[in-house]
Amino acid sequence: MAQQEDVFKKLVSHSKEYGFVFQSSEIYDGLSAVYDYGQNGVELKNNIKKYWWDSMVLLHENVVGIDSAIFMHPTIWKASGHVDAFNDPLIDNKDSKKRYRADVLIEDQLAKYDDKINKEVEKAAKKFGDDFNEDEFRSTNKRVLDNQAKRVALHERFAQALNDSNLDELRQIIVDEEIVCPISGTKNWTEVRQFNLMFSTDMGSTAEGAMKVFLRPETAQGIFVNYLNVQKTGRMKIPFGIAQIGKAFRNEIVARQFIFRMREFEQMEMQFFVRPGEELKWFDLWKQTRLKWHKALGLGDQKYRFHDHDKLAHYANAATDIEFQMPFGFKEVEGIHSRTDFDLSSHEEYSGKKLQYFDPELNKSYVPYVIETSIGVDRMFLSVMAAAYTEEKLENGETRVVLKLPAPLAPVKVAVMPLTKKDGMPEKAREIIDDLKFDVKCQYDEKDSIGKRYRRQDAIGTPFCVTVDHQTLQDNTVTIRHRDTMQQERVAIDQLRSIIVDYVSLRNLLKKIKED
RNA sequence: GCGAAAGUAGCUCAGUUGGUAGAGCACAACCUUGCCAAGGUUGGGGUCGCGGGUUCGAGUCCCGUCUUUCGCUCCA
Repeated sequence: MAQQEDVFKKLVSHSKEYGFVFQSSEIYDGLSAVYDYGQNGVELKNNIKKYWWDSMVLLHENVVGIDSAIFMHPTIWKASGHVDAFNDPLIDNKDSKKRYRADVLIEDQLAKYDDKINKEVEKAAKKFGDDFNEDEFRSTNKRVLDNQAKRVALHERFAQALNDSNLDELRQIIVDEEIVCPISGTKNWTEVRQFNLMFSTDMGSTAEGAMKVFLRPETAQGIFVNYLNVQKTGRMKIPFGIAQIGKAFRNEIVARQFIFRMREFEQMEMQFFVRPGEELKWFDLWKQTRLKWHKALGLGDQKYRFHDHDKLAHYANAATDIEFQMPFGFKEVEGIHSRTDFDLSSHEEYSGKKLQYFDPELNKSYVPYVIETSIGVDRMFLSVMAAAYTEEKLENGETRVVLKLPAPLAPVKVAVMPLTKKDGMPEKAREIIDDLKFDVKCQYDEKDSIGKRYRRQDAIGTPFCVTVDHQTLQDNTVTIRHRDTMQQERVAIDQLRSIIVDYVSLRNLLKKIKED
């Protein structure tokens, strides 16, 4: 474990040192949980996005893309449930330093009353055997009635406090019910505080005319509110999907672990609209499809697992995560949710607009059910980097650091370098780049020894190094060196383009998804 | 947000009981060399995270603040 954390630290500094990820606003001491992508990071990130986008909209005739705005009508977030769900009343126990959701503590207390009642009933059932009349017992036993009355009173008080968003009252309930911290066993509580996870800003340039708008906490709602536009203008037939890549914002209480949890992050989401009743079939299908997408990268099949949710979000009737083995354990990279018709129905209600689909085969209208696949670009980036980062012991006893990135994702595809800086070798190398640069990202390097230059390319994961030497000037051949094996072969310059382009093409990954 | 630890050059770090900042690597130029992090010469780069206090004098002591790491909650 200590060793794994060590790897994580190295990964973070490697990311900075080689221009993948910088902390935001670093020269002003940084901004917490916000990061910038550097010259190599942005290439890798773009390649990941392209891989996802193509796998969705190229491989599926019935999936199309959109790009919706970050600003949306504020009522959308009421309809989606984010205004309620993203406002957690939190309370800390001063002794154990543990933080709890105040509403969850009270719900647990309600459950305790139920337990007490059930225990009484069980006890009595054992005692009286066949003569036991449960209904009668429940309506006459003093202890049961007592607890029942307390439970009902608490429930009412709790509901009222939630309805009024009365934080003081929530705390008072916890005090009155003598709820203790499960860890410390004490009643030493702080105030209840509200944490709003949505960022807001004002739209409209005058103070009095301004409307409070939120920066979207997920991209999904932009798809839901446009689903009918796309369906009608694209003549889409159910089942069909809408894909989107975009930024989302969450004011996390605790945002940490490098780019794993950021306040500004990017999502790749696809909402797939299906007939009611068929959602679980599609849920399973997308689960498998998405896992294939991950595995096609070849980062190691054993590094993935599903984590099915027991506790479902307010909108879901089935949910699973694809988890990836990060240096700090298995962590969620992608979520696949069966969102039912929650979102569309809710938008019907709040907007007053019909969001139904007329199904010609069934000859009826309905609100479609939705399967969502939602993946964090930054988390994906981190998993690729974590899996690719390798420290290798070489035969001569030295260590080389190499990023074994899947070639189609690598920021730079080929480095072209003259063996020496003279005899026309630099010019020849430039010529080669001038031909390749229309197809792939190239880098030229003539500084330092050739070995050092190879290592520099290893460190950013460049799959190929092409070296121009004396023989090149004679017969127009070059050596091409492979990153992972360090093997070199001599090839004709006019073959370079097809060798490299074939190897680094996204097509290789996309083909794998469609195999078997 | 709360608690704990940390912050000195791009990176890794040294800096004595307080006396005005160093090394290695990296970077730039030149010379030598030429297939897996070679050698030499020269050079650039730090108001020691930031702000305040104590002191004749603070990288060093005290307070505040920002950032990072770890734990608690939530999640892509």
